[in-house]
Formats: sequence, C-alpha cells, structure tokens
Amino acid sequence: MTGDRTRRTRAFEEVLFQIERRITDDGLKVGDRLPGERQLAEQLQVSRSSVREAIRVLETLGVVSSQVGRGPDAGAVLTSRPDSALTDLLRLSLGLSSLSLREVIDTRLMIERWSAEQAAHAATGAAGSDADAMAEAVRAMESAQTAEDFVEHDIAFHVAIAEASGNRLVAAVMRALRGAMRRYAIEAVERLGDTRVLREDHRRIHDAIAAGDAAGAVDAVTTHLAHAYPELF
Amino acid sequence: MTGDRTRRTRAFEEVLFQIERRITDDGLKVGDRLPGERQLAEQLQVSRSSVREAIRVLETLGVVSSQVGRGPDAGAVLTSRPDSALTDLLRLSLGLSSLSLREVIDTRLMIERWSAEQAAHAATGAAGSDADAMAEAVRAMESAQTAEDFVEHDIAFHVAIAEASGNRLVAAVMRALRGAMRRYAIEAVERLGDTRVLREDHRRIHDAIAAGDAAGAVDAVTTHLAHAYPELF
DNA sequence: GCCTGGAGTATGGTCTGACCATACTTGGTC
DNA sequence: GACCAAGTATGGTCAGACCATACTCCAGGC
Repeated sequence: MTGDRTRRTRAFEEVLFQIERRITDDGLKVGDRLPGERQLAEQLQVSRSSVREAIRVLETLGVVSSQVGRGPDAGAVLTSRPDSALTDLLRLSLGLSSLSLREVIDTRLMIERWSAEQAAHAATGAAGSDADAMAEAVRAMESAQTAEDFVEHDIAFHVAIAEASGNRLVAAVMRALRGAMRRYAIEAVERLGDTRVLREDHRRIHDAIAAGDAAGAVDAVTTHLAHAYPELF
Repeated sequence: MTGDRTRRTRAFEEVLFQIERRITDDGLKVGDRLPGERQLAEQLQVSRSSVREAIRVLETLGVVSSQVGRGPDAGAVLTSRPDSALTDLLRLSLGLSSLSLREVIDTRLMIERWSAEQAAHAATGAAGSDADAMAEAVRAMESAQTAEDFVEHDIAFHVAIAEASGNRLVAAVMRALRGAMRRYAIEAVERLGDTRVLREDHRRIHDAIAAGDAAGAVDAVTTHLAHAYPELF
C-alpha cells in the first residue's frame, strides 16, 4: 500500500498547540513573555529543538518576537506583526507562480476602493495622523528622484488610505500586497517614466477623502489604478 | 546604551534567503523538490538544525510540504497552500485580541460583496464546479442537524462564492476568514436557533449569481450578512 | 517470466549536550 | 553616587546520534 495520508503529530506541533492553548486559556496578551526555551522543553517533555521549531513558526506568523540576552524584554515575547507573514506569503506565492499578478492587483483594487470609501466616511471625525501621512506622502512623491524613492512614498500613501479605513486587517493585507509587489511597482514606474499623471491622481484621491466625498474617492482610486496598470484594463 | 535594534542575520534566515533565491532564479515550480536537509546544510555551510528551522518557516507559509520516507514524493516539496497560514494568522491574532471580530467581519463583508459581484459576471461562462459546490452546500444546509454541521456547509457555500470570483487570493483570504471565525459562527448559529432566514438568504444569493444578476447578488449578500450579524448593524 | 518478501537506504523527526554571543544583573571598587 | 567587572539567563548554533517511515532493489520461489 502506498500513500497513507495519516501522519503522526509531530512534537513541535504539540508544542504549538500547547502554546496556543495558553494564549487563549490564560488570556495572554501582546507584551507577555513565554517561558524560556529550556523551561518550555522540560514542561512539555520535548527537546529544545522541537520547542525552537514551534517558536519559529509563531515568529513566522508574527505572533512572537525573540530577543536574546537577559532582562524583561529578553526571550519570546508575544507581539502582533501579521504584516511580514502576509508579505512573505504573497511574495513567495508570486515567485512560485501560484498567484498571478492579475489576481493580486484585482485584490488591491477591491481593497483600495473599499478603503477610500471608508476613509472618506471617517474623514469628518478625527483620523488626523492618517491624513497627515497621506499629505506627507503626496509631498514626498513630488521630490522623489528615483523610481525606488517614488514607489516607497507611493506605498506609504496607499497604506495610509487603508489605515484611515480604521480596519487593521485590511490595512495589514494592503501593506502585504504592496510589499510583495514592490519590485513590480518599481519596474512599472521606470517603464512609465513620467509620473505626473499618477501624482495628479493622488491629489484627487486625497482631496476627495479629506472632503468626505466617498463616491468621488472611489472614482478617483479606480481611475488611478487604471493609470497604474493600463495593461489590465 | 540600551535597546540596540540592529541584529545579526540568523543562520536560518540566510538559508531562507538562499532557498527563495533558488525559487526565483532557477524558476522552481510547485511540485519540484528541494535538496535534502543534510545536503542543504552542507551546501550552505550551516547545521541541519538551521536548515530545519528555515524549512519549518516555509512550511508555515504553505510553500513547502515535508514528507518522510524515500522516493519521488519524499523530502521537501514545493507546494502552494496559503490557506492554513492565513487561517493560523487570523486565529492567533483574534486570540491575542490584536484584531477585533468587527474588523474581521467588515473585511468579510467587503470580500463577499466583491466576490458575489464577480461571480455573477462570470456566471454566464463556465464556472460549473463552483456553481455545483454552491448548490450542494445549499442542499446540505437544509438537512444539517447540528450547528457545527450547518456552519461547515455554510462555510463551503461562502467559500464557493469566493472561488467563483476566479481570484485565488481572494478565495484564500475568504477561507482563512471563515476558518478563523468557525468557533464564533457556531456560537452565533446556536444562539440564533432558527436558520430559516439564513437558508432563504443563501437561495437568493445563489439564484442571483446563477442568473448573472450582479447587483442583486451584492444586495442579497449584504442582507444576508446583516441577518448573520445583527449586532453589528 | 513473474511475483513475493526481505534487506538496504535515503528521508524527515527527535533528542542530547555542548558552546557561543548577547545583554541585563549584581556587587565590588573608587 | 558613579563606574566597571564578574555573573548569569537568554536565544543561536553546531555536531552527532538514533528512530520511524517508505521507497528501491534484488534474491529466491513459483
């Protein structure tokens, strides 16, 4: 017989399960520390290597952050940085061609339209820091000299819109999308040469959001993405 | 001085980098195999533990799958299962309270509306298997006896919509969202008791998509989510 | 010639124990 | 009180061993 699908639970998976159980049952919060690797190994009756592999998984998922040395901040501390995990995931999926650029860009369009709409609705309230970030990015793009520089601030601008939506999950996905597409974006800007159209689009988006004009913001974003990816429309 | 932020790159991170370089440069595809752990360790001049930690990271990201034993399928094979990584990420973020249920549900609403619209547009073409999956899920929900059972088929139905959109990234996010929310969904169904309204909503969504009525599909989905989460509207 | 069963072997999974670099903690010295 | 050196707990890394698994190969029997 070949291809038996059942697989024994690996030791590090049991460690993962136990750590997650502690998080949910003991109500651990961001900032709390996990026991040291050696201590955890003894408690769970596994080797330190297995504990390390489990912690590596959690670190990959952005749930813990390991610090060497000694003191209150040393060891495995619970954090929350889902961005890098999402970014790595998308970048690798693109590299493996198991996702097409088209799919990523369509997703971006969906998020961006939604974020712009939400941000415009929220604009009447506070949202000061996000608005500042948008304005700052728009300004920085005016003086960008290289494509890398331009894209960096372009990313900051669009991420600021997503953050202004008030939804951290959507913002995290947006950051991941742009991070994974960074390389392609730089190439696209270099190919384009002139960024005047893009910069004008940014101003329109910013103005519409600041004015609380949701429909206008959605429209401006849609136009902008069409300019940025003419080959897909 | 305290809190120096610079950190030496760890050995397994170098391994990660090298593996990713091979994927992009050598054009490795899903199904291709990586060298064995021992061989990789020797090639990169690191210990096997470091190689293992790198592979564990890639496995967490759903990029490789490790099989023991010997033969063509043994070893670390490149795959593409971003779902579990996304699911774990969301579940842990919810457990750590670094994401609110509100944010997850709002994201779901965004995705679901978009997917329904796209699926309706695509309905004129083939999309046979997704339509089948939807119909099958609708049928199964009629005969579900327990809340667990109902939610299982409910998830299948909504995932089928996302898949019918034709965007694998959106579908993966949808699967992750529902997977991470499974527990809450079961509780919600138990609290609700009567699922007639939900089942009627599903039929409306299904009919609208099958008829290619995009606006109707979006509307039906919005109504459905309002029924499913009355406390958020 | 074909099938069958056992030996061989490459794979990941796990464990042990050691050593290193880091960074805080402690305590002594001036 | 300020400063510096020893102590120590932490993660990071390595080497080497052993196990379970699952395929490969080959000898033997039919």
